[in-house]
Amino acid sequence: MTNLHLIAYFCHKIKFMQLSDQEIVRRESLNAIREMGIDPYPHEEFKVNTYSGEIVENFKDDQPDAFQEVRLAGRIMSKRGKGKAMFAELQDSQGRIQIYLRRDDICPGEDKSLYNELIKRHIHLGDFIGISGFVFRTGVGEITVHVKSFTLLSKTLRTLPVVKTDSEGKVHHAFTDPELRFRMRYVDLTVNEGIRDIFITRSRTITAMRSFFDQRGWLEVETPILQTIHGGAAAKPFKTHHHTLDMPLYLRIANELHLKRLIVGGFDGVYEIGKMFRNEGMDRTHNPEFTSLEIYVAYKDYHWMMKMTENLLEEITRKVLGTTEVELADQTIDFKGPYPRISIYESIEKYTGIDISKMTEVQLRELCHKLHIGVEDNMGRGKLIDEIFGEKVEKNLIQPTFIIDYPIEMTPLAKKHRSEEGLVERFELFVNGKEIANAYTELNDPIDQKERLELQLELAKRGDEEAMAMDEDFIQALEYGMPPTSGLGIGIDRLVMILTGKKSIQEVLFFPQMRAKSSKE
RNA sequence: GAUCUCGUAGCUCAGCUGGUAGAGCAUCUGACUUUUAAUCAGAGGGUCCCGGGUUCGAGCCCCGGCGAGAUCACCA
Repeated sequence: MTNLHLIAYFCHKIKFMQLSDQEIVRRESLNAIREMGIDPYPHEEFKVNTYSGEIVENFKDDQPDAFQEVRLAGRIMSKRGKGKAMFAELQDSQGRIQIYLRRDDICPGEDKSLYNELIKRHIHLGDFIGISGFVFRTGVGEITVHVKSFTLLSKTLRTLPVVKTDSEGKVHHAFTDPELRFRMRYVDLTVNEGIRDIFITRSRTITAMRSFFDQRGWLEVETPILQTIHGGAAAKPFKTHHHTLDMPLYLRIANELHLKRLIVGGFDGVYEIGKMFRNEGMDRTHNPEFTSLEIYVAYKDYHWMMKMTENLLEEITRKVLGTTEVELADQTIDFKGPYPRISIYESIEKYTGIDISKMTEVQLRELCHKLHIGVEDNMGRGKLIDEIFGEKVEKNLIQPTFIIDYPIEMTPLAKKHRSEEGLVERFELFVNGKEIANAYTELNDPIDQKERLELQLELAKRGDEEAMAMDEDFIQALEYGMPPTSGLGIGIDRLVMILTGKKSIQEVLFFPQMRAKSSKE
């Protein structure tokens, strides 16, 4: 074929593939690079000996010798050509550093094609390169790597958004479309500053949590995600089907009942950090799959668990943020314990002036109408109290606050209060107006447990879709005997939202749930 | 699930009572060996989310759909 034929064929092909002009340019460069005898996707290891952040942090003008032979790898994020020399920015896992490429240093001989052709023409923003050279400071004060040798490590075929930051730190042309950011998180992570840090904070939070528990001798465990009975919480499950067994299975909405079975089996403390799945609405605090921590410790009660929770959060914030104080947009939250403990009745009285502790279901329903709180007929006493709490109290709980001693109706897995009739030993921890933890003195009386779950079946009959299911095997486990135990659950995503100051759960999930791609893609 | 707002070049966005689409960055060509939102001169690039309708004519108006965000409902 002649060149013309090749071009015609190529044009036809790219039209068919609907490539943008910039994608065509990159594919042409890819071919040109191969024709130069350079592999655009080389196999061999490229050894680095430092990172951008280390150089920027440690370079001293009076001791340039320490950085005479640096080797770095990363993406080209900007190019400022100046004819026979060029400034560019290299981005690696630690950040960005300016590099300086001078034609006659990179091509000392007669053949200048490596600079003129490869670097000037065929290296594009986003390409992965490896460099070696020495560090210096330019006339305008920028710490820069003067490149002596240059290796293409991987060619990119698509154009990254170009985000620029000016001398005042103002960001221009940020990649902001949330749909594109979340569908193409790899691009978001590459071009938007600070996204990596959210996930580093997330990872460190989980690490801190794990080491806190491990130090105390509690065992990290894994329990089934595919369950035959979706127990342990009030929520709609995802349903699936196992072909070989020909039976329905549910993705777990909670792992509580399995973890308690392990306490029955003799472990003193077990915990699991993992995904839960709830087939419910999505908004900026709910994703269909989310991560929870659940921990159960034998021979403890919820008073002990409150202290443990304070210690845990204090340690996490110290390790992850270096302080117990978290700066949010409009306030500072201090995780240093102890946190106030207020009963749910007291909290409602505090914010409404009304004592509801002795009210009947009928009286509570009337009160809800008076307070303009929407209620439904199938709501029981506990649910009504929860509605009032959610409407009038929750948003006021900014600093970490334990709300304790909930009405029995809504909490079928918690032990009855040791002294207060009609209540259970439960606490929830509220921070910045949101619940982030939930804990009980666990119900270990099998007969009481069975009655409480039967009550849930009654609620289900009344039309409560989310009433808890009966789990006979769990009851049987309790009949074999469970030691007094306290359990705690923490919503990891929401905790990370607070620690990173993010208002949307999508921001703290690498890949938040999205609908199937739009035709835009 | 409901309501509101949005969807235009690779990215961020303009687009007039409805008259066959623009800017900045990016890309391409050229100049420039310490620049930095590099600069200067020129050029190319579009399924205006999809499908109907109204109209001589639709990016714009109407209907339906898809996707996203916000608010509400449900929930953690």
